Amino acid sequence: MFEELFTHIEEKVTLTSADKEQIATYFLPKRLRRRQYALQEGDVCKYLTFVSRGLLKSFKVDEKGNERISLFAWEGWWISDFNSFIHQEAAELNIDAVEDTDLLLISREHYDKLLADFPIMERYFRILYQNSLVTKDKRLISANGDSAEMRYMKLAEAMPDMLQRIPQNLIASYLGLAPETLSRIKKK
Amino acid sequence: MFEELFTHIEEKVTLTSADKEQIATYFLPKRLRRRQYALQEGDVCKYLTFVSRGLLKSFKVDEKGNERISLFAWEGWWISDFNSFIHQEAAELNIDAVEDTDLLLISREHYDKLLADFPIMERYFRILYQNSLVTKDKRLISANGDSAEMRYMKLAEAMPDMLQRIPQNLIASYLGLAPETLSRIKKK
DNA sequence: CGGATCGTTGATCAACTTCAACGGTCGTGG
DNA sequence: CCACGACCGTTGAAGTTGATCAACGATCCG
Repeated sequence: MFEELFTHIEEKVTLTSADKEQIATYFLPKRLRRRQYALQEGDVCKYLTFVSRGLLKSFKVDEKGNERISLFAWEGWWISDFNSFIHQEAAELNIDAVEDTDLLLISREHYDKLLADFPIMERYFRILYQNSLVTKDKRLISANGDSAEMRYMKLAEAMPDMLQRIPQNLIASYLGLAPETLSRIKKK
Repeated sequence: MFEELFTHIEEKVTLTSADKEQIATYFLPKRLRRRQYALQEGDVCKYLTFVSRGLLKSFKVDEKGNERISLFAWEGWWISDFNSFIHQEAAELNIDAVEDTDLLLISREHYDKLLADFPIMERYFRILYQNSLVTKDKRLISANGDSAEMRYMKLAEAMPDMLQRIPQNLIASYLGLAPETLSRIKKK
């Protein structure tokens, strides 16, 4: 369960095995079945979540009742309603399991403690967020002006594995498209 | 020149005056005239940039020759082509001055050194990026599915000062809209 | 004064959504 | 074990939103 986590952390910083033993104690393992919620709109997002197995999606429900997916997270990804987690306000996002999933949860309190106790983790998260900003920037530019077809092609280029694993209607939502539009694009 | 920087940093972490004196030496002041480039597409982004006075925009030029603006940065904001800065690859973005501007530049080398020498700055940037992710997430969700009018209204809500300061055609580009469309929206 | 820049307005057009219907596949309960 | 319903992708037709093209007025600045 923790193997995935430390593998991922050690891609960015190095930890002693004493560190790892300690750090593991800050996390709470949890298992979700397909379709089960990790977070519901309106609740406070209590945990920052690391996915060690499986697949989650975060989404917002719009006025018309459509899910609008903002992120998928599978093995090695972190997910949460960041705004809610940081400020401990009501969440705007929902997060649920697309597949049966194993998670490692860290509470806001433990997160703060982790960062205070292990400067190396401060560094880890700084690097994680830094990288995250790069990819979000690209998505944002693409969303703001690329055609539907272009958006799909860029995604296929950047994350080919995602298309393998995730149902097409969810991909459409992630790209901000109607499922029918994506279907027509793929015909070419 | 540095006052703005330290004010901004001390909103998130506390520094001793000895720290400040030291930290200032990692930065290079620079002044830009209106329309002058801070970064051109194809060059490597050598500096992470803090704006102490004035206004910059970052943008990409698309196939049709239109500027597509991804970010504005004024007093108290950081800006760069992050991807280029971190990986020292050719930049995809352009950054130029919308107004006469005073900058503080930090090179990749000094940035690494700063983070290594001052753990508190590791923390500062972690928090900065963390906050940045929250706002980018919101923009991304809005870009992926909100109507033009909704996008404008959310912006007016979130950053009213931006509308005061920045010409309307640049706002349109930032929102991913044609200038004509934004003009029509505002008529209501 | 003359040119550049910016916002506005009208008319047309293209891209994408919406609505509706259909076929295939999978899982579950009778 | 089969049948039914749920879910998913596909296709067609019609409708909407926003982009594009073109022209014009206002303002600012050299």
